[in-house]
Amino acid sequence: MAKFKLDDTDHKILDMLIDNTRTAFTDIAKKLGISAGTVHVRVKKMEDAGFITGSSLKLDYEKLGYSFIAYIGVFLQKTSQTQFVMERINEIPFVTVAHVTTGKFNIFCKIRAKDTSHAKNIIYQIDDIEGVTRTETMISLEESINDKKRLMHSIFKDIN
Amino acid sequence: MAKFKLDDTDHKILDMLIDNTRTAFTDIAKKLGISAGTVHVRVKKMEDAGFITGSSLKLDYEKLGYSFIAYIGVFLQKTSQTQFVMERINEIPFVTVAHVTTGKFNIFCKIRAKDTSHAKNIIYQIDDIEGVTRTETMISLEESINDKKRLMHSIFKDIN
DNA sequence: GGTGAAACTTCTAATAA
DNA sequence: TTATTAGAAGTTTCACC
Repeated sequence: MAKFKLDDTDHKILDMLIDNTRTAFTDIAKKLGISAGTVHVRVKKMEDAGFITGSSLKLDYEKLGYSFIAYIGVFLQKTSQTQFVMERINEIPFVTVAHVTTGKFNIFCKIRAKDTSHAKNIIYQIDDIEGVTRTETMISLEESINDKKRLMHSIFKDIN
Repeated sequence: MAKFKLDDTDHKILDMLIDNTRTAFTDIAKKLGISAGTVHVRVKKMEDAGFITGSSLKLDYEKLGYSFIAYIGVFLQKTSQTQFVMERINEIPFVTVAHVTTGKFNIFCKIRAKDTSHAKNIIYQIDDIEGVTRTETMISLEESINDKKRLMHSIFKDIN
């Protein structure tokens, strides 16, 4: 696949779809002063290039009662156990992301839980994995997200 | 708004839309053996209840050349500066999430950058904020994401 | 590259069960 | 709560710039 460069029109299309993937191509076309067919072709090109990999819903987990977020730093006996432990961690429900990291911790993960007691349960499951010597928990008191739109803007400004 | 409980059909609809928000309601209807109108009504109800808050694209940032992920722990002179520093951090491009946390760090954030030199630049911007005494960087060598679908399944199993 | 229009598919809301 | 229906709206293709 040839290296494919996004232009300003692609960027504007992305901008609208990032906010709402169901934005009608006809609406996008109207706003950008191009035809709906063109929007369709450009979106398809971005999909084919693997740049857009799909779409997903934004869900309100707090409304479902899962408002507890924590980060868990994991220490291992030996670094050679990293892959094994990563696999075990990824099997634990409510772990949302896991990273192998440099620095203080060997592995670092994020969990989303109902409350402290639910979180405790998840942390114990991590502690119980063979090779884990101990964990360190950082509870999130407040989360602020710089949304995708802003990141895309930064990237786009950076590229051009 | 009355407390609204998702049933198994809602769950299956979510499941398909989480994978692809543009899945045709007629396809969902066919698969679940209900009518497209019903799918429409249920999705609308979940939106009205605030449970579905929107939709967004999945983008491949690595393809754009932004494959460097790191977590930055931030130490402050005084905890009373937390809000001020959080606001400054949120103004820095390429910071994707920031948390006020208990434990070792006062603030904890995630950045996405092109490479180490780009990351260094971002970290220096954080270091430069008034009130920040020092930062600690953990570079992600490998990321593994437990996708939304799995989290939803865990939540759904947990609720019912 | 892009357009515009035709052909096709999907959405949506009202009605009825 | 669900099904049916039909008009409105959106998507996709294609011949032609």
